[in-house]
Amino acid sequence: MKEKITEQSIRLFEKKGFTETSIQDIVDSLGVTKGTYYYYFSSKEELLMDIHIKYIKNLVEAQEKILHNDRSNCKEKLAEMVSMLIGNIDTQGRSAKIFFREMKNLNPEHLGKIIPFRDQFRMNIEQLIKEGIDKGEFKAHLDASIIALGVLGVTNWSYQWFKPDGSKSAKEVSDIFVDMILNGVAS
Amino acid sequence: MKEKITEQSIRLFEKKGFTETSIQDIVDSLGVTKGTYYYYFSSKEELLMDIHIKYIKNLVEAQEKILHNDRSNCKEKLAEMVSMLIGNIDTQGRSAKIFFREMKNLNPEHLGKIIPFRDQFRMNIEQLIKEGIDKGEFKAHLDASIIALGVLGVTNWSYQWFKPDGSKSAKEVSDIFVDMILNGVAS
Amino acid sequence: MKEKITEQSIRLFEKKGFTETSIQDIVDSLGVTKGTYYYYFSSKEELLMDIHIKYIKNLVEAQEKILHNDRSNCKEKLAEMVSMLIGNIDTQGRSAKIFFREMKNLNPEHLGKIIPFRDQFRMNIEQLIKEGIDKGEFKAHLDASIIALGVLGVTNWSYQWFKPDGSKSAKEVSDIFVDMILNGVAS
Amino acid sequence: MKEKITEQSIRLFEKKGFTETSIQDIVDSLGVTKGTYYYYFSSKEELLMDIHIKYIKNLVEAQEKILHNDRSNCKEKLAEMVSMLIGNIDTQGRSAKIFFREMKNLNPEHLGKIIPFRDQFRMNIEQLIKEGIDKGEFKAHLDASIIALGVLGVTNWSYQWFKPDGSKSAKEVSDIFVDMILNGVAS
DNA sequence: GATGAATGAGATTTCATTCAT
DNA sequence: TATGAATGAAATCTCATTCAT
Repeated sequence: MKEKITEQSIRLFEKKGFTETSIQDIVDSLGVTKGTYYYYFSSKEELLMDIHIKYIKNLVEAQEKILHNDRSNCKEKLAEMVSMLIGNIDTQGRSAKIFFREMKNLNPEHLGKIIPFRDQFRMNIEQLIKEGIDKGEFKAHLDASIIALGVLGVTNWSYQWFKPDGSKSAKEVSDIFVDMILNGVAS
Repeated sequence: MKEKITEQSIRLFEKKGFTETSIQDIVDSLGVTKGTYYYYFSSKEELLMDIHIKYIKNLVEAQEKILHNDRSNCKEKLAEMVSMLIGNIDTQGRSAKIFFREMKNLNPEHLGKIIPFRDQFRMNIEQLIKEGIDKGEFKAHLDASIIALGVLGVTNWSYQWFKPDGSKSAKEVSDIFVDMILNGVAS
Repeated sequence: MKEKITEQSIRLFEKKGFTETSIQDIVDSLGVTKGTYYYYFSSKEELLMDIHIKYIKNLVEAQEKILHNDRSNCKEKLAEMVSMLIGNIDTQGRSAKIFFREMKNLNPEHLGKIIPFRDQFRMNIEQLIKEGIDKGEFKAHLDASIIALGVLGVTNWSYQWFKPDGSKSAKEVSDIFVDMILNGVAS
Repeated sequence: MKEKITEQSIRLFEKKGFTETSIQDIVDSLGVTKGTYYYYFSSKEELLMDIHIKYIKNLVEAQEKILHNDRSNCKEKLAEMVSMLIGNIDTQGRSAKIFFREMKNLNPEHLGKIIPFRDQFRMNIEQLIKEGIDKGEFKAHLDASIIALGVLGVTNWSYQWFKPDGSKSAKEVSDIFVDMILNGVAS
């Protein structure tokens, strides 16, 4: 039941937003009562926190799996990361939207548990870029921290528009983005 | 007074979010009463709509000024656009955050008036890229529509982290991004 | 309206208890809506606080009027005080019951504003007894602080049983108590 | 287990109040579940009733033991009664507070089983005073019923302030009160 | 004896909005 | 133009109680 509530909430939060979705909405859509909700969660925010934690932990985990693959060089790792993030939209798109959009609804204490993971994710990209520079795969003059934010912009923004059933597949989109990031658009 | 209400609301909406800011909060912070608010606005959403419209119209306008400058080539225009968007954060950062974050609070009718401008902005970038391809400034094989979304990702995402008083200036950041978009990071 | 809400609440709190009386009960009995209540009070506790403050301030004031009457000696002042407290039940009985019974529902911050007055009231009695001892009106060996608590017991307890329209008047009851306190029951 | 639930409830009811203590609080503090509670008690009020009944029966019993002691005269019996009531706070203070404070939470049916005992207790004091008057131990003109209520005031009120580990022992306090009641404070 | 999931009624509180003045 | 009293709908959360296991 807890699982069911979480899944349904993800669907509703993504569609209507966290603040605009009431506990009543959630339980009505499951055919249970508010009491049931509060049997499993002590507040509305706790549920939001659960969704956040699960999402970001998954993401960091997937990222670190890519980073620790010794057979890939830095370029390939960057490509895999972009690909993973875009591909993720299929399965985790809803959670991702909630993650980016509703984080402000967490109180400082809850936020404090999320932000380190988010920062870790960004720092991992930054680190990869620095490593690529050292190994001569990336240009020497790059500002790794800003570039990392640029890469994150490209991928995170796709959660706003990418539709898994649209005209382009996740693979096609991530190939285009990887090419842009690595080689640029100028001829 | 209408101007003052709008300005103050932008500040509050950005800090606390639209749903979390009450009309009471707004009027209290101005030392007036709710009656005053409803004399100038017919609803809470109308105010949000005003903010959206003003922001996106400004943006499209600034964009078209760049596009119609005959002395720049496509690369330069793209660079100017990125620069304009990042630079905008100084003066319009609050409105921008509200624009991206609170659009979901508009009802379909209101949304219908915003989306065409937003699409126009995106299509203008797409068009610029197509033009650059035709003129040989950009690579021939590019998918203009996806690339446009990539560029938008890089710039729009910066509203999440860019601080005008941080260690990098708007000019420095946009130079880095323009270089990344045009030339890529691979050596 | 604020006055009406307060008066009606005193009636209901006394009859059913603070926790058992809902805001709904209060506004229903006045034919208004909950919104109206929250226009005048920011919480349920604020109303309880209002009742407490008004009651205890009134009481201390009445007490100090008695104490500062130079024409009475200590015995007379003690008698007047007992009489005032019992007599008070006619007009303030409801508030008094609420004061003694519902104080635990105030949070520490609110309590902090009440307790000094309550202590002041007790200390004033204690002081009067000490003065009476010094002046030879009361026995020399008395423990003024315990005696003060005894006097308070006799009077405050009467709020539990005294009925203004019962077989004994307030004057008769207070005369009996004053006689008991001053002269005892032993022959 | 029933015993454990009762004891723990007494502790919680005294600290937080009956209405403010949930069944959940009770069972949590015992490490059991609500089902367990409802196996032993059919409702929340039944538990409160149990506490009331046990307390008042004990009290009347102790009182009647004093009354039936043929070796004491009325003055001594009155003194013993005051002493018993104050001394009781050590062991029964919690139950006493609950008895006086939470009686209003009993429904009429339950109340009907408590009030006769409470009245019996008061009538026993009244009776003792009448007897004392008849035997010439107490003043002839006394109003026995009001005096009984005065004595009850002195003793019952002490539940509000007496601390077994404070600067005065139960014996000292009751000696002072007995002296006040029998001989008065006037010199 | 005991568990724990579920209920349903009700509590406090918030807030956009209206309207007579 | 502006006020401020009032509304009413909805939100989050609590909790005594039930019941199948």
